[in-house]
Amino acid sequence: MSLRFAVLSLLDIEPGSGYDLKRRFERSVHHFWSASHQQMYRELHKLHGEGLLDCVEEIQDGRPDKKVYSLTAAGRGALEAWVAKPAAAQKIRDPFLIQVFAGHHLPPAQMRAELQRHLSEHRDKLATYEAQNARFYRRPAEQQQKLWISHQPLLLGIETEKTWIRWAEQLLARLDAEIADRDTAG
Amino acid sequence: MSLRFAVLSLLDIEPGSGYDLKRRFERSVHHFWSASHQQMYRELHKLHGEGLLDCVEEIQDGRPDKKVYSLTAAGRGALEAWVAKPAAAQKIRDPFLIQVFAGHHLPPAQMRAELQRHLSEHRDKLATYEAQNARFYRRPAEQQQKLWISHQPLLLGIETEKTWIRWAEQLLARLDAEIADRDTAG
DNA sequence: TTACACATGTAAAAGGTTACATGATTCG
DNA sequence: CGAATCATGTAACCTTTTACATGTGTAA
Repeated sequence: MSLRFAVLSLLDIEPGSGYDLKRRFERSVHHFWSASHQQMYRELHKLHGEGLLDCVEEIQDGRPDKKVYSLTAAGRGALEAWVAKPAAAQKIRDPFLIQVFAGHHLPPAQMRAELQRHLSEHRDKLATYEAQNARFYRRPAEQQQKLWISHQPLLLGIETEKTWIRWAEQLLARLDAEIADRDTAG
Repeated sequence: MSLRFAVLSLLDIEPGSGYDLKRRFERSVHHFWSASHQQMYRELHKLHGEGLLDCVEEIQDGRPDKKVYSLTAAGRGALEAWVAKPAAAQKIRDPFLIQVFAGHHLPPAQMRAELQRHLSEHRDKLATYEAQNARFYRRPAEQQQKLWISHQPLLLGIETEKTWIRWAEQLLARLDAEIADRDTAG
């Protein structure tokens, strides 16, 4: 149910094709929603079928033609109605944390390596989000004012990544102590 | 794929029925995984069918009988093999943040009410996690030492909730300023 | 006597992932 | 010459949610 409103929200800001949308998901809303291109295309067809989107075929040269979708009045209505309704809480499902939970089955050195890998991914993520944030603050003041609330999820994304990184760094230190202990004991 | 290993991890600590498992998910791993009872029963049947779980019917009086599942040697092997493999990164999908992202469609006062509702849910969650954390530190020292790594996801859960609450409080303050501005201007 | 906790399931629908399929252009 | 980007799609599969279904014991 939520995917369609993520799509409508993005097309409400600016019309685009399935391909555009997929990239915009990755670039701008990836910290709170993700979807594959197949999901986009399916959702766009459905929304178009229900009269919530208009579709204009745009001929490009040097590139494949694309279908540019934009909200109809009904689409805007549906989005506004949805925004006013209470949203469900996030459901967290993190495979890596299951792994940590069952971590006693793994030698500390191997656990450490896995953690290190995830840590560097999270650092990359944080850097991406901070670049996005910087881009926002380079926009004209009136745009910043107009879009301030849309910008809030990114701020949460940044803080969440920082929290993750702090947690992982502490865990890493503890694993190192564990490994050192083993070496001394063995 | 991950649900089955969450189930195996829990049954590895202590055998139990589908019903038990559902409650243990809610009580002990809810900060990184959730599943309904239907998912449990289906997964238990599958795991049993694949020879990864043993099943013993336990007759109870005053209560319906229950099927108690425990890991077989193959089950333990599968869990160990899985733990050693790299885990996929978490995919975040938070409906409320879509709502915030499209928040300009909503009057600030209404946005504020929604945020307040989510905020109090997150405060409850944090209280639950902190109670769980306190319970952990009341266990005997040897158990704390043995289970320390399984306890780490909870620490992340606590920090993540605190981060969320801080973010929401700042947003709340900003919305209040916005509402005050409107009142003064109107 | 009503509601909640215990206990286990089936079935259908919705949502999401993975693999396959095509074909042009651009960059190294 | 090979890889990446642009652009759209089908099909099969897996996972998750929601609704339905049943029945006992206990506490307010």
